Amino acid sequence: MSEKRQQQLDEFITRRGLRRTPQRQKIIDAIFVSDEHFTAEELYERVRKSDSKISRATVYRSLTLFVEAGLLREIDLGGDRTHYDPNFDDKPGHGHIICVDCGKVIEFSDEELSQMEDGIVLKHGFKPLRSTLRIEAKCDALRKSGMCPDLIKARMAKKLPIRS
Amino acid sequence: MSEKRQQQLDEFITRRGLRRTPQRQKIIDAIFVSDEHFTAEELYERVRKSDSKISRATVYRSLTLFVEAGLLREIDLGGDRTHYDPNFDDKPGHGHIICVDCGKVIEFSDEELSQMEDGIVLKHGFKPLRSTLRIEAKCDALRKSGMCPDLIKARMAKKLPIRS
DNA sequence: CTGATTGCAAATGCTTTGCACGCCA
DNA sequence: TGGCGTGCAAAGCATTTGCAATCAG
Repeated sequence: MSEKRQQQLDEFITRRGLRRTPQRQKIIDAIFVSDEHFTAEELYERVRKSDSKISRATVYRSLTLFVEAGLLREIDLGGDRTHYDPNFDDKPGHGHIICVDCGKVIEFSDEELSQMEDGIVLKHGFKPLRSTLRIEAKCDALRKSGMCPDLIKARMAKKLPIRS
Repeated sequence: MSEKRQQQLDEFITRRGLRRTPQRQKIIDAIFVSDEHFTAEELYERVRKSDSKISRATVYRSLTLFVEAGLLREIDLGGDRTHYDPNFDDKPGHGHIICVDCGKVIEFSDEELSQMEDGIVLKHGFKPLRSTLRIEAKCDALRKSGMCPDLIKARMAKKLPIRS
């Protein structure tokens, strides 16, 4: 968890008259141990390793809070569960390429694309705030060799094998 | 319901060894009376006007089917309900601008943007299939005049005032 | 102190499913 | 006739919420 993020959270908590609780701190820490996307359930499991008494409800409530604080972004990777992305702070305006075969997710940023989006939005009489770009695709690995390292794992999971 | 779509459905049904039922036909007809986005529930209500005995389950099952047949696309307009878009056939690769204030949805197509997306995907070693672009924005109407015709309606609906 | 926060369990709300009956091919 | 399709009601599931207890400031 970087200094900057800690400050961002502290400032948000103060500004809104909220409280610093050990639960929130542990959840934040669990989120930023990596820069990977995650679901609420995945985070819940991660958090429980540092404190097995934290409830699912608190994790959900914290996620809502951190999104409002700008620390996280909800992203749509397809499927029913909401995914959270901790990288928008460093890389605003990035999109996701999702392999329809194995569910692998690639994150990309493209400044030129973002600018073009903004231009389109302005042209339509809107002020752009944020965008979500999800591209479904097929990875070369599978097409070329007929094999994809992630595919096997994906097939083992019953539902929505989307990971990052 | 256009000839082309009817053929597309018929071909799909034949190819998969499925059956032509009055329910499916009524649902398809209800979908293409307009080119607006809709939710399963909205469609269900529309369908019930032509046949009040069609069940919700059949509507859901048909939606899944039509998406597979390529007649519809699921789109993410934010919120919990899945929205369906009947326009991708005519306008592939279009995106949506959603006003965060009133929930109004604008559909747009931009060939240049689509091509740039494809280029990025290829650069990352993927073969592009389809993309979903959702841009949250604020409409000029509200910013300039402090009023937005859709805002009032939006506030009247409790949850997810997103319409197209 | 006092209101914010948490844990638990119950409740939501959309969507899916099991099952028995009905109907298309 | 053989299944596919349908309706109904009962799950499923991720997420939210009511409530009483607890805790931060």
